[in-house]
Amino acid sequence: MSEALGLERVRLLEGLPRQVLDDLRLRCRWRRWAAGQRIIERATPGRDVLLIVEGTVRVGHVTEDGREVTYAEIGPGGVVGELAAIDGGPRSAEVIAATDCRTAALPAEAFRALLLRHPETALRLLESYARIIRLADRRITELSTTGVAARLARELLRRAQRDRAGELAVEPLPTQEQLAGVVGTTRETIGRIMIQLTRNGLVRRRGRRLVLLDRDGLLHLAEPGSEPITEA
Amino acid sequence: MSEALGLERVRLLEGLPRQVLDDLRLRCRWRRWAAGQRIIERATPGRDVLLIVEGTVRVGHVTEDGREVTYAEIGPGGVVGELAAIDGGPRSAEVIAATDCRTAALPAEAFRALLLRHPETALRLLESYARIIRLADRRITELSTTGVAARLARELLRRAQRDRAGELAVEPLPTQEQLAGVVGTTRETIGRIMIQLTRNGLVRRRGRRLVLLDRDGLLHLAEPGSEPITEA
DNA sequence: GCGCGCCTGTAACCTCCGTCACAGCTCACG
DNA sequence: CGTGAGCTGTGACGGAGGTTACAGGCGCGC
Repeated sequence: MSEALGLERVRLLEGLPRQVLDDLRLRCRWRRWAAGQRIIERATPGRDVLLIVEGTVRVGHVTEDGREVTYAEIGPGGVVGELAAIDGGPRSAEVIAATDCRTAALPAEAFRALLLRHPETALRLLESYARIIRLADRRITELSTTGVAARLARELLRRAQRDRAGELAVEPLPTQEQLAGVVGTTRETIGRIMIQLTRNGLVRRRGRRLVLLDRDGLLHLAEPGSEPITEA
Repeated sequence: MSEALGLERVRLLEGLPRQVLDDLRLRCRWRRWAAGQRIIERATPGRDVLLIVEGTVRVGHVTEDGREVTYAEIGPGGVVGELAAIDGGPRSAEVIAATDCRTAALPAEAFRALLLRHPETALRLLESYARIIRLADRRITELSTTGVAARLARELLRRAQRDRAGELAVEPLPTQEQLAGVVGTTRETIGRIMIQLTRNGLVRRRGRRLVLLDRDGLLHLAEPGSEPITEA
């Protein structure tokens, strides 16, 4: 069974002895999901921890009036749904498959037992939480103190990677709607700003690939108190 | 030494055997702080974990252009500064004494050793992080989808407690500036909304005590998509 | 190769809220 | 019981960005 190999990819479980992994495997329920499927529904009582073996999921929240907010995107090797397992609370966010996914569901009790029996794993989890909390705090600060243009510029810089041609690019470029969810604004506003960035020669779009032409310009935009974008 | 009694108050350490506490005590550096003093400075290399034995601190961030954002207020029995101890990163927030405080500083290594040796304590910490992450996510959602009035109404409802007279009140009422830091806006805007709330009979202020007269009205305001505040 | 859905561009409008600039309070402390 | 520092009230003003409403494009599937 090829599935048996999946758990090795989960970063949280790295370093655990083989036999512990084997034991966990027995307790998991495996499942596949198609892109777009809802994996976890908010305000629901489930407690399972989901280990993401293949694919990427989006963790977020849809408000009553239909606006979507994205908290995080989690790729293969990641874990979602542990909050409920840890504190026994209800699901506080939605988890949606961003691509086709394969997951292993571990019951809360098994997860807690694992943490108690293997403190190094608990510490790993604490480390990842430290990162999450830092990111969340930064995002709160950005939302309360900077404008949309600065937030978008930062998000693009964060996602950009240098490719072998030496270009700094975001690829695949999320849709404007998705960026809006991450940056905390509307699709239209993202669109408007993208156009300004393009006109001013800061970026260039080719299909689902966005090249950042002027890193310094974007960095400048990202600073609080920087000038609003000028007309082309 | 009365200080020796302090650590018992720290919630994270509850349940640890006496001798472990005694050992921790030996490793701590005790200190007092006056209200307003800066206890931890952002972007600084310190790694100590601070156990708050007396007083309350405010965790937040001051942006380059001088705006203040408050992430959390932590009272006696709480812990701050553990992020850096856990992941070795720099201080990501400022910690300021909101009142006179007494703290015990525990070196990062001792803290990590504690977590490894006492997994129940690590799990407690994970539980508190679960709560923090949930709160942060909610705040991100609120900041990106609701207006200031709704955010303030929620904040007031969260802080309110029923007193023996049966009144729902926030006491002591933070200054408008502090509320602005928590809610993500400016002092003036808080002031204006407070006046509207008062005029419309939703709240009444007496010095540093704010009585919430109309809980349902505030709840309604707190909903996204609710009407803006009407003129009196 | 032809549609049909999902994306993206564009425009007009209007409101919330940040900014700046003071005046008036209040209360703690000398 | 005065006095000043830190709070709070208020007003004018402008701009960022949310809203609504389409038109056009692009790519995927049939």
